[in-house]
Amino acid sequence: MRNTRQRQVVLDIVRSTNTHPTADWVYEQARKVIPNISLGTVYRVLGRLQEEGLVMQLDDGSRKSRFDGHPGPHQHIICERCGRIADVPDVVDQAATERVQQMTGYQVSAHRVEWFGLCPECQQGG
Amino acid sequence: MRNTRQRQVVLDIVRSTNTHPTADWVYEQARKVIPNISLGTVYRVLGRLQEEGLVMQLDDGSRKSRFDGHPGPHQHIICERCGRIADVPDVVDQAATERVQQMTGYQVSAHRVEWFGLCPECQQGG
DNA sequence: GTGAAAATGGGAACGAGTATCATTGCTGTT
DNA sequence: AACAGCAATGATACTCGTTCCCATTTTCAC
Ligand SMILES: [Mn+2]
Ligand SMILES: [Mn+2]
Ligand SMILES: [Zn+2]
Ligand SMILES: [Zn+2]
Repeated sequence: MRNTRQRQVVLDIVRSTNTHPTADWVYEQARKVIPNISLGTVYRVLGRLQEEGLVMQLDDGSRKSRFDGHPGPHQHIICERCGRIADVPDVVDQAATERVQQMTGYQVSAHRVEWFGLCPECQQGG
Repeated sequence: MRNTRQRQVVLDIVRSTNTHPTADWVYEQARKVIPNISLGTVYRVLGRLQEEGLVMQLDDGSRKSRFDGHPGPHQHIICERCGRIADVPDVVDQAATERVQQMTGYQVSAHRVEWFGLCPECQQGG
């Protein structure tokens, strides 16, 4: 794994925000620093960062992936109106995991929780 | 909402299995009954059934949606090798929901849990 | 039956993401 | 510092699940 300028810029960007941005947003930001960086490179770098565990990839219910430069055991709540994503602590404990394992026979390696609702801002505007 | 042959066939198919099939699989099954049914119609009907709450739409991590003709409060565990999806009871309770609501300020309307792991069959084959 | 509105079929279009490949530029070695 | 090897990049073509379009068909309230 080589330490390229592109890799460093993408990592910095995805770590600089807590908005869980799309690949396209990361791309737009990256172009401000490296104007001719390609979208393919952004996807390639984000994919590699995810494999290395430096980035989480989220699904907000739309077709676009969203990325989180602050990995670690936490979950997400997504506003159904504006798409805003906030962090939420994990509510699934070891006992629940073992229960699921017992019941299904699956060997559980991970879980993911998404909450949906209205963010405070969107609750205001009828 | 009109009760068309296409709608009835798609609903029957998606209710006839517990494999959480893809739109394409539903389409192939439907063609056995209505040979010239179009894929667009299958998508349209599935989308409408979901709006009506008769069908759940799942995300298995791949690019394809999967559909569940047995909606209601339950969750899913997905095999990371073969993609098989099994049902799992919900481990998230009212207390957890209220805690999340308090902490984030979001008004929670739904949640989704996906477990990942190896199904019993895939644990066998090295 | 008749008419208005909704649904369909077929095919084109869309778009997020992936693949390809010639070129570039890290990095370890001399 | 030059070099060699090879991983990473930029540009662009491609994939394919899903959505859109519209002329035609079908449903259903009357
Ligand atoms: Mn997060
Ligand atoms: Mn299910
Ligand atoms: Zn919002
Ligand atoms: Zn399996």
